[in-house]
Amino acid sequence: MPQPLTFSADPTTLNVTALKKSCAACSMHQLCLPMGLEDCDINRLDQIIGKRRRLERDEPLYKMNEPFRNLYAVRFGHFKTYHINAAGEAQITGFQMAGELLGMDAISGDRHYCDAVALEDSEVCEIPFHRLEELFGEVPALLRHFHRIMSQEITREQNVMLLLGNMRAEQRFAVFLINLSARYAARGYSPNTFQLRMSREDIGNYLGLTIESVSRLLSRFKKQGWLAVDKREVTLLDPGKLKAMAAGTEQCSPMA
Amino acid sequence: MPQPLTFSADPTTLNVTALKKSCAACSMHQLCLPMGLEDCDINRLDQIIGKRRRLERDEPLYKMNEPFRNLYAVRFGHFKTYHINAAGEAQITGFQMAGELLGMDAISGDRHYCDAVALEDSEVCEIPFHRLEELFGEVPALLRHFHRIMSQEITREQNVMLLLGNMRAEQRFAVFLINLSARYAARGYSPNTFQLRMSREDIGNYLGLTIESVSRLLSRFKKQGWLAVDKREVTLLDPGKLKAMAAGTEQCSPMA
DNA sequence: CGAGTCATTGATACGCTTCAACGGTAGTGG
DNA sequence: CCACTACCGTTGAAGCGTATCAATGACTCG
Repeated sequence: MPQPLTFSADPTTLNVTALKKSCAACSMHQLCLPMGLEDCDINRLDQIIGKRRRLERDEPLYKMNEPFRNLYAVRFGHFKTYHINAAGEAQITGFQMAGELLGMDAISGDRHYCDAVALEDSEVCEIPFHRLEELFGEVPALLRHFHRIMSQEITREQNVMLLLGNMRAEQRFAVFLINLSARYAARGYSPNTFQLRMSREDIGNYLGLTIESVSRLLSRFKKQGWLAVDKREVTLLDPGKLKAMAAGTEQCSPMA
Repeated sequence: MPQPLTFSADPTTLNVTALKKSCAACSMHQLCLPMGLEDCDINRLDQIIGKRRRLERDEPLYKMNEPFRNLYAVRFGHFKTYHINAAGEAQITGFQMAGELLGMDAISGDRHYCDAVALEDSEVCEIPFHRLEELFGEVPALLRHFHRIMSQEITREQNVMLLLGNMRAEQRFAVFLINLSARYAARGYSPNTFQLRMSREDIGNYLGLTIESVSRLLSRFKKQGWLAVDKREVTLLDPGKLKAMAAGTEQCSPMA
């Protein structure tokens, strides 16, 4: 874990402070928790943010039923969150990328409610929740934004319910691609070419499909000329058609 | 709409105050927003709670895209929330009963994100959100509980994702029944006999099934002797089997 | 190079939907 | 009180979409 320690002040607080850096300097601060805060409030947030934590591919960030202490903001990399049911099958509930917050489902039960795993080498900021709660009383703008983030998580999940509840496979997959595209665009990356950080199996699991179905859908969209695939790199060649399919206004011949 | 106005004080504030009563006196206060608050804090909450509002069956509480002003706590009755997609099809995202909070998905966008409709004659408390936010700074216990409620909504939706993503029809329906049963039990009602407040169509929509499938499942469970149905009244005759099926450890012969 | 993982493609099976007909119940008006 | 109607729910038959099973190919890593 090569952490560049530029200076070390008080050795007793080294663990907590050495790896800490400023939210203001973070490239994600426009999307993340400090969004819209005044500089002085960002500084106050900085003071409670815990250490940064690096994770390798497949390394768990937290596991279900672990006591809840921190929220985590993704600095770079990607994560997946999933539940394991009684039968040992997993259901992926989300994929998280830079600037997004993990762990909010743990607040209600004081324990993590799902597993979170890094999909590639990644880094997160630890946000001690009890300190964040203290800060809420002093920085109303932070509290308001936190509520928005939680609410956004609720609407995101409602969209997934929509997807799983009444979309057919091709529409689900189009929604998935368009959603990724929009999120990369919001982060300044190309909306039309990106790497899938997750396996086909993960995609299928998330979308309520099998890996074979995902593979067939990719082939079908390829044949339609809507996208190109090279391993995990996807290029959207006709985003309009994909958006139309995501919206449900376009259909695709079962086997063209 | 017969609103029982027992007394009228200041005509200018009649709308807001006439129907207001105390949270402490509400039978739902152990489940609802004031849960766990000290008496003095409940009083402060009382002071910001808006008027109570009665709704008839099928009357909308709010519609998608309406500006967001209030959260709503169900006092009695039942509601459903649903999205309408581009093709005009609905997807029900939840059924709410007494003590549950509606509208949290509207916080992030300042507009309601779905429609909410009464399933029967019902009553809600209006909770002006901006006043609630003001109170958060003064009553930390209230804020903490609010976060738990939002987090609980997130976990609830994750459970629905699980249900829609990798359960078969019979398991979905068992989960649905057991969930209703538990919620009625928590409210002091019989866990084994209750009225379905929603139509078969609503159930099917929520579970990602057709009305015919729901009807067939009811018949199947009836034949197995696991429950009895009379119109919308359901009696769970073998809750153990249903729980096992909900957990995925029990299967049911396709046509027994 | 071999083992293992991940992805693709084809053939078949099955669960649920769709389509259709019918029955029951509630509401309405004569 | 009984038609009449509309809506909701049930049941059966057929079709479709996706899962399952199976084989093969492509790439990665030791």
